[in-house]
Formats: sequence, C-alpha cells, structure tokens
Amino acid sequence: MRTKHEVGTRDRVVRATARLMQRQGYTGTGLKDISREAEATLGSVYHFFPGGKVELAVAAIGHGDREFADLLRTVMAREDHPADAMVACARELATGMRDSEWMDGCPVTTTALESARRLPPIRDAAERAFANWHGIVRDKLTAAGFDDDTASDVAHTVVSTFQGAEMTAQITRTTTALDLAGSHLARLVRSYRE
Amino acid sequence: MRTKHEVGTRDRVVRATARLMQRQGYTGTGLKDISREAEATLGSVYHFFPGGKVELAVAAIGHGDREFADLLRTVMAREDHPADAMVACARELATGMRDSEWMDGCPVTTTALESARRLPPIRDAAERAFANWHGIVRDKLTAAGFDDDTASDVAHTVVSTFQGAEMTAQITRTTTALDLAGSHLARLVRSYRE
DNA sequence: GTCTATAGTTTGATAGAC
DNA sequence: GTCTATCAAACTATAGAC
Repeated sequence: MRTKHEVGTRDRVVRATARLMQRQGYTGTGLKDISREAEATLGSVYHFFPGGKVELAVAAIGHGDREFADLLRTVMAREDHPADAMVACARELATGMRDSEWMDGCPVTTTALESARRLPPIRDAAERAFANWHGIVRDKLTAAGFDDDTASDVAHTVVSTFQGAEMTAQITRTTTALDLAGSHLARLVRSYRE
Repeated sequence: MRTKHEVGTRDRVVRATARLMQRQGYTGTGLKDISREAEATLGSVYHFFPGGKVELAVAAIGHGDREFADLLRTVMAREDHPADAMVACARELATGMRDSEWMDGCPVTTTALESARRLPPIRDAAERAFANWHGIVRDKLTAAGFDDDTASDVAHTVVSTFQGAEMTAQITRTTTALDLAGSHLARLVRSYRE
C-alpha cells in the first residue's frame, strides 16, 4: 500500500532528475545518469515517464518549483515584516548554495534557460514556477498593507533579484551577491513604508 | 592584409558560438551547428580553436562579456544621473529581448550555468565577466558621489537584478520584469541620495 | 514494475589531402 | 587555412523477457 511518506521509484526519479539538471542542465543530463542516480533501471524510468526526457524535465521543474515555493512560504510565515523576510530568504538561499559547494543553483532556470526556445512544455513549466513564486511574495506584501499594484510590482523584482543573485553567487562562489540582494530588497520594501 | 574592420573566420566562429550557446546552452550546441552557422568548415574551427569546445565556449563568453560591458558603458556615459542609467539600461535589455522574440538571453549565464561545475575554464571566464560588469556600474556610482563601499555593494545588486530580470523576461516572454527592475533599481539608487 | 539488450543517431575530435 | 571522411563514444528511445 502506498502511504504518503513512502518514497517510490517515481519520486526517486523525479528528485534525481531535478538534482542532476540543476547542476548540468537539460542537454547535459543523460537518461542513463538519471537512472543510475535514482537507482532505477532505464525501463522503470520510461515506465513512469513515457514522454521521455521532456516529460522528466517538466516533472523536475515542478519539483524545483514546489521546493522554492515551500522555502518562500516558510520564511514569509515566520518573519513578521516583509523586509525581514527578504533578508531571511536570502540567507536561506546563501546557506544552501554554500553547503552544496556552489553546485546546486536553481533547478528551474538552469534547466529552462537552454531549452525554453525549442521545447515549449519546459518553458511553460518554468513560467508556472515564476508565477507561483511571484504570487507568494505578492500576498505577503499585500498582507503587510501594500496596495495591490505596488505589491505585485515589488514581488516581480524580488523574484528576479533572488534568481539573479543565486546565479551570481554560484558563478563567483561567494554569498556576497545573495547577502546584498537580501539587504537591498529589504531597503526597497521599507522605502514604501507608510 | 588584416584590417581592423575585416571579419575573419575566427571572428565569425566566435560570434556563431556565442549566438548559439546563448540560445541552446553549452551542451546543446554542437560543433557542427557552429561550423554551419559560422559558414566555416569543421577543420577551420579546430584550426583556430585547437582546445575544442571548451576553448570555444570561453571565447564566446568573452565576447558576451564585452558586448554587455559596451552596452553598460554607453548607457552610463549617456545618462547623467545613475538612477536614470538604471532605467535606460533596463530598457535597452528589454528591447533586445523583445526584438529577438525572447530567444537571446545572456550568453554568459546560459553557457556557464550548466557547465560551471565540471569545466573550470568556463566558470572562470564567467566570473571575469561578472567582475567586469560590476566594476563599470561601481565606477559610475562613485563618480556620482557614492562612497566606495556603498557603490560596490549597490553595483553587485544592480548586476544580479539585471541578470535575473533578463532571465525572467525570457521565460515569461514579457518585458515586465526588466521594466520593473529598472525602476526599482533607480529607486534603490535614489534612496542613497545625499 | 523491473530488467537487459540494442537499434539508430549524433556527438566531439582527429587524420590527411589540398 | 580549408576541406572531407571517419572514428569511438554517447545519446534517446524501444523491444520484449520476466
């Protein structure tokens, strides 16, 4: 019987795909890499994902989407003021980057950037992720008293800046870009203060 | 005789590599794609780049580095106040993205993200590009009266945010993220006003 | 659901004539 | 410097036994 906590083959495959694609991209990740990393045979991979590599990438992006959304929601719920949430969120991202020794960037963008043009399902999945994250940040800002338009606008820049800073941190192998992104986003949020 | 304005085979190959990798990434771009796009034979490609694909990618990243650096320098020189430069710069990036129908993102990041971990020369080239861009923005801010530390800090966030917003614009196929990045960075710069 | 074997392409790179 | 031909390896995907 399947319980909620059992990690089946399908889940292992999705996680392995997300982990590998966030480090090597879409084209750079082979199905044999995935089946090895997931400890599943190639037959099992195709059993769960008959659509092949594209279907796997879409599932991996969905996984990365939920992962970052969970982080965002947790931090937004924990921190009272949205400006504090910006700093805390940047710190979480910085810790993750450093702990992985600058290997684990954003699984969504690393996978989507190189394939968005030729593989529409992948681009669509990435677009859904961005919209999801944007909504979480926007809701926190409106809950803090921002008017709807300002909250939506600032949320867009928050998402863009976190993405860019994570990328910069990965390339430069320092948390500098993320630390500064957190404090500057906090400053931006505070600049709208009553 | 080689004049400054002649575009030789080597240049065509570098440009073709940059153009293709900014759309398809490092692994997604084949040497045959490059030789076809550059209208050069495979023999010519290896004649100029005996180091193969890695050497090609490093040259392509250097090309993308100079391209964005030129754009930054032009805008910084044209606009008097750095806040105006942020808006103008975002607008230039937005125009380029829209004109290419959301295909041409940043050649540096698209190439480097998926390969930085396993190919150090590529990561190093990308790191040099980030440092170069950072220096240009920082110098504009110090010239405008910012103290050295603040200028350097803000310049980091400017580069991160432009990168992230360009990526977001590419995925969402709207200039929204870039437009907002420009105006929010201008707001950030102005918040340090005397 | 899991496994092995393999088909059919494409890849990065090299050799050698011109 | 340019070109063609080709290698060995890797790739995505499928077939079919269990």
